[in-house]
Amino acid sequence: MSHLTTLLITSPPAGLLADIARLRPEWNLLPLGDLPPAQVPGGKVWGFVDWLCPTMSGLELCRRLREADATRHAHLTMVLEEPNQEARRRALLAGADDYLVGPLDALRLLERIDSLGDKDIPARTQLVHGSITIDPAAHQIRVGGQPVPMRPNEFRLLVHFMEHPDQVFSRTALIDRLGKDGEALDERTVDVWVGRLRRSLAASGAPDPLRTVRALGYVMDSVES
Amino acid sequence: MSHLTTLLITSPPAGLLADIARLRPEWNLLPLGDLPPAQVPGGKVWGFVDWLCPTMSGLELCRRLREADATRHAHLTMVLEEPNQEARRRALLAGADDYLVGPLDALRLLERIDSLGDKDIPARTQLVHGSITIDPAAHQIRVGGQPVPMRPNEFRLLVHFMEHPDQVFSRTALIDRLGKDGEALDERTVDVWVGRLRRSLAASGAPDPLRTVRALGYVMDSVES
DNA sequence: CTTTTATATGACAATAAAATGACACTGCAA
DNA sequence: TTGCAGTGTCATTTTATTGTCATATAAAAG
Repeated sequence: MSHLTTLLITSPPAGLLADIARLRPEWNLLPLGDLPPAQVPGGKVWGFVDWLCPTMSGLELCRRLREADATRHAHLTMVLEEPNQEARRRALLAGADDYLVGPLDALRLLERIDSLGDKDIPARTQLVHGSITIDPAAHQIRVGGQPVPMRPNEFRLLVHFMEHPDQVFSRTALIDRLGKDGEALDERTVDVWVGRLRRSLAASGAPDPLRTVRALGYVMDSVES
Repeated sequence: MSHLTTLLITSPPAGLLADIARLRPEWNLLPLGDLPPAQVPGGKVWGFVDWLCPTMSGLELCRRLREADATRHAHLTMVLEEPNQEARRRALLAGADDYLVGPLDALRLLERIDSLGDKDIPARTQLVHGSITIDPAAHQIRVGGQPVPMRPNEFRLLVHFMEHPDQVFSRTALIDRLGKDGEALDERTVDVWVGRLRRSLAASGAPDPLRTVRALGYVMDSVES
């Protein structure tokens, strides 16, 4: 297991990177342009995204970071210019875990990381898979931030797969976990569940997140094939 | 259920309490001497404890706050004078939940509370949802600026949803929050509340702001679908 | 290439849940 | 007192969801 820590910062003010490098010489600092970095070393990744980035909004960059493999699991903090609940809400919807009010300086930034790093509790738990996010509180699936209508069963099925990526589930296992207790369902019913879920997601332009494993069941791959 | 928020602060610098009171007029602000307050109103309690307090160390005060019934469940933040890993460790051992580096100002303090407290705190946004706005002072709903007549119950229901966007409420939760205390209401009654609210809004040309979550309850989505 | 096996999909009936309408009861004001 | 606006309940209607089956399509096996 790697203890490497990587910090991504959009348009860092002069001196900020130097200050951080002095205080945490072992960290890996990456200025963040308008594109998610293709490669990030393993280990913990912290992203600080300005509300306004050079060529796109911070919200948009947040979404892209969430979609990129390298930064999908980063802890993203949106740096607002003023305290504003509405902006904060939108940041969270775009996939940020947290926010703070700029301007940043090295001490405040590290302080925030320290205070979060300990507990490792994101401000809002969201399940993310590529462009698909689940907001459990709102009981809502979003694709690229856009809400997607879902039937109850499809919702539960998707949540289940997103909670267990890279694990194949047989039809009987899925019936056990998602079906009503004590009700015997036909195995083929699961095919229909999956079909309906796929159709709902496709209608919103999401790529099919499920892979059929012939003679076994279904999986959600965490890495695109 | 109470939404009351109480803030305890040791030796607040001049102007800090006033600034906070301006930004969050509904909060209950208590300067904190060397003893835990005997009585604190119900609801969420946030404590900010200086590293050095007038007659004892902040660590000691932290411990006492943790022992007192009124403040046992408060979220305590230790305010350090400089970033110092050792001090931080001792603060956490003394019962602090968190720390930050002083000097405090109102914005940083509120920012920290917002980032931690999250869901329990009613959003301080202007209550706006699309064309629907609430003028709390006038106790008036407007759609596109035009006043909309509302029955008392509908008004409270709409305010509640607008204060908690993107959160699903079950029928029982709504009855708990909006029904008269101690009165047992049928779950289906909530359907009627929602139906009446929808009808009133529709009569004014507002799009339906509520989404029915089958088998769960109702939400107000902040993002149009 | 044909056969066999497995999965995807469309249609439909049964069911579950929510929306609606009607009505009775309350409290308040004229 | 009557009249009326506001509510809660319940019966009914409307709508949405879901399981099954028949059929089409795709993948492996022979």
